[in-house]
Amino acid sequence: MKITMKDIAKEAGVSVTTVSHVINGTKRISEETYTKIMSLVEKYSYVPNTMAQNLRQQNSNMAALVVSSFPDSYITSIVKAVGERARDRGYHLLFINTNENQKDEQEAVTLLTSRMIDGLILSPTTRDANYLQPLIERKFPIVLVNRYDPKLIELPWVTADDFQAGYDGTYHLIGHGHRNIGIIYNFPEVTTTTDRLEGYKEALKQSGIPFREEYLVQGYGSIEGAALATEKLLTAHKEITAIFVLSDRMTIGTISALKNMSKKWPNDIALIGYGDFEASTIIDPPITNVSLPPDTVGKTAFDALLNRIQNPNYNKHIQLPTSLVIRKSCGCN
Amino acid sequence: MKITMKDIAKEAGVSVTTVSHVINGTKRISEETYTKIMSLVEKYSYVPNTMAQNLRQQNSNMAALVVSSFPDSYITSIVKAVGERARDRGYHLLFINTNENQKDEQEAVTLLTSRMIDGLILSPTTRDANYLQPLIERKFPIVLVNRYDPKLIELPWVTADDFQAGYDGTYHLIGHGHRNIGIIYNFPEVTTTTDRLEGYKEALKQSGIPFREEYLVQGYGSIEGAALATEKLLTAHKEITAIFVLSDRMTIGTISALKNMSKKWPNDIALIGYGDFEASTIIDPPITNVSLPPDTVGKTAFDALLNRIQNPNYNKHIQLPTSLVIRKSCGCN
DNA sequence: GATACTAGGTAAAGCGATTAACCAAAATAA
DNA sequence: TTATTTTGGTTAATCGCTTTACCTAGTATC
Repeated sequence: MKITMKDIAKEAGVSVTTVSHVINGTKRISEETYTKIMSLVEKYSYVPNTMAQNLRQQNSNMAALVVSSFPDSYITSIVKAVGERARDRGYHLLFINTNENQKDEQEAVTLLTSRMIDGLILSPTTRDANYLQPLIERKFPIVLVNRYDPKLIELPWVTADDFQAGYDGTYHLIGHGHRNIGIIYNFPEVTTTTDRLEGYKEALKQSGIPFREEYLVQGYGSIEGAALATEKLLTAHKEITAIFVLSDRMTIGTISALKNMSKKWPNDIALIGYGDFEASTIIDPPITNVSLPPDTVGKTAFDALLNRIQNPNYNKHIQLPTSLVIRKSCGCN
Repeated sequence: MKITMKDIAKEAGVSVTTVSHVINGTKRISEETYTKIMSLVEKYSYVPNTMAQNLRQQNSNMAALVVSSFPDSYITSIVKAVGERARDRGYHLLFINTNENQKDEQEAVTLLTSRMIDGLILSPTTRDANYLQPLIERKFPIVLVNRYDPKLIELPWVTADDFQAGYDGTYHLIGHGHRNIGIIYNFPEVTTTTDRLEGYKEALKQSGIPFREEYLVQGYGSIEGAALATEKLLTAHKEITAIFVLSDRMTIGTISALKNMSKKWPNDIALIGYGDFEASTIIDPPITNVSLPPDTVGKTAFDALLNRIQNPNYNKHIQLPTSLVIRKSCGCN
């Protein structure tokens, strides 16, 4: 049925050691035995059992990426980038999506880190990342990406400079004369929200605009959630003239709500999104975004993981600068 | 450093057998030893080595999904759905993206199928799926999804009824009076292209419209590729009045090209896409799509895999019916 | 009081590889 | 000719767990 080294060895009339050496090229082998074994390998299309190899060798050349906000198009692009970089570095990348579900995340991480992989890139739900503590103590290589957790300062992370992102978007809107700027965020406890909000507040403060809690609405990261949030926000606060949507998927929902309410952007409501989703340019008028190439994030994260694998004390906290991609939705042009 | 059962056993003063029994609940154990061992497990946050378990037990409760056209939003949704269904069924789902690269795909499949996982769901590049032959002979559980390969008839698959999809989209356009209908496809050798094209041809034939090879342009599955293809198509063939884009990501490219060329849809060019991508509704005018809930595809595919795992001879070929989601881009309303 | 269970535990084999240590025969060196 | 390498291979330990078979002492049965 399933063919093992032993079978090959028996049929070839040699020891498994020899077979192993042939396959791995770890020893000088006579031409004769070499071809004999290789032809058997071919014949049975034998492939070594990865589990056994990993068990014995205590490493796997596999890394994993665990993410909860999938399929956000920004995350999706990060996934792709991490995968590519992993391949370039000779690693296999396993990806797991946990749907913003803390329990699933924990399960996935536990599974993977129980010696399946050499390292983990994690975009945590951060509702409670305490379960990571034992892994940290054990020095299991982990890098946080996109979202981080300030309590897990021992871990390296790669994120956008979300404070700056929030600041820049807000500042830009203020520059266009907006003083009542609504925010649609996905979840209150993730740094991609909190940091951007801090930036938002700072920009308001510097312009002497009072911060109003009521302008912040949760969109739950979904299109429908954002649509609902947008509607709620705009009906409750007619004075709002601009909306800053903190994640790309939700921007679709917000736009959809605006259309429903027959509000035009940028004239009725100026709009800035985050993350430069692919449809940004073909929406009419096209959407201005605060953006950071997800490609950069992904590649940087994987390299950070490699660093952490090689040096368990590596724990740089990388915050990549974002930029404002100006299109028409914010009122420019 | 890394703590094993042996360590726990030693410190508890019992055999590893006992530890195993405690952890797995496979035998009656005295209250006393039970708590002693559990407290040590807790103390060291011990987690069994998955590799060793899998090796010993000859199964892993893990399945994998290998896909090449990522991050197409349609595939992305399938990925999500498969993951959810896997979780519901007590499996862990590993996802690997191979970027339309045959070699990467083969590598990934080889890795995974060398006893890492219990089953595989594959959306193949189908440039050459011969490498699957040994796996098929070995009866390794594989299910094809989205794309299939007619040569691999022994394998079960779950796809859209792509012939019907091509037919329906085309038929609808013809119904609106279009006779010169351009097609943007991603890759010529995948069934999602070939079958849809067959449907397209059939619809033309039934309406007595001659098929013209020149109306078919390759968009390489990318936004840029589709934009280029669209431009080429429309400048070469001014008589074209409708375009059917065969995959969602490319629709963005086509729209972008239309905007560049200052062509309005549906008046200058009627438009039908495939797959109902999330921004369809907020584009103005909104996009008509031939669609099939990716959720259904994903869940069906995983269930098929489960069937195949339980019964190595299960090889149903499931083609799920698509439907036409009519919005304004095709000229309706 | 002999017999039969039961409770609680252990020893040891095995999953499928890798690898250090060893070895005999042939080849080379001195 | 004797000593030393080299060649091509083998033996056996090991990775960390599961599981079958076996054991002993205490309980129940009659």
